[in-house]
Amino acid sequence: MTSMLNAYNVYEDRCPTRLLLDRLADKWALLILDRLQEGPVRFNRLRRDIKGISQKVLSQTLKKLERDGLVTRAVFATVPVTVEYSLTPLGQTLNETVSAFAHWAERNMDAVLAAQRAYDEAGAA
Amino acid sequence: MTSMLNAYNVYEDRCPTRLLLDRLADKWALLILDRLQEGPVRFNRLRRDIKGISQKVLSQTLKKLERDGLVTRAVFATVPVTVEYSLTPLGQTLNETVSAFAHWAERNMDAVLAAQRAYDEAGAA
DNA sequence: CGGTATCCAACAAGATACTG
DNA sequence: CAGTATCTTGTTGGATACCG
Repeated sequence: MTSMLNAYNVYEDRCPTRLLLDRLADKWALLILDRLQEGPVRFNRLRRDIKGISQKVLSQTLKKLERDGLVTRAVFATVPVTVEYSLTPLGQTLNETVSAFAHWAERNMDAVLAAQRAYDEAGAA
Repeated sequence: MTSMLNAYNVYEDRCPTRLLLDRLADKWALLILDRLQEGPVRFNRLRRDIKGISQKVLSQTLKKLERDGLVTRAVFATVPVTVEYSLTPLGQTLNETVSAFAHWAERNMDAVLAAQRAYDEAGAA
């Protein structure tokens, strides 16, 4: 047999995977997921490490990732309170993909910059 | 030796990789790159296959991907004109990552939906 | 420390109409 | 077929201020 009825398809407009893809295909979400691969991290540590992220966006993104079951939030009753974020097992299944994305950008930046220059020069001619 | 000076770092605010990550971490860009893995595709075919994408967004996204050196645009002087988009060798190096993303969403949608329900129920309590 | 609430400017994107 | 141009709305995200 070829396969069962395919329930989900990202190419379909109304498929719920579209919403999920939209949430994950986000610069901040990817950086958070990538950073959490090294283990549990506190809120303000994430804020410092992911340079340029605002408190609001960090908070919002973490909440969405938590709702999607990718991230766990653990509260410790210290004074002042300590909050640690970690990847769930589900979240960890994205590790390789997330890393690949970030590393790709770093490794191929020069090639992309060269392509941009070539494109812009051709357009200017 | 451990490594050379790391020129690029996505965790840095001003790093050019941030701009690149922002462009690639996009639902439409990912779907386009994924669709192009099967070979050259014409404009309106992409438009039909990636359901819900507007002509404007498709055009804009393709132009950015072309400028970044990930996609090539080939024009054939038929009547009316035919335009084919393909992945460049650079663009093809992203194939696995892009596929992983889309497939992840499709494979784990049920788990995510379950997590969302659990989260929402807990919040309602 | 770890957030929330509010305001606001900027940008993205959908709809629509038109063109070589 | 393969776009561009324009308009208008909706959403994002930065800045700021405040709270348990």
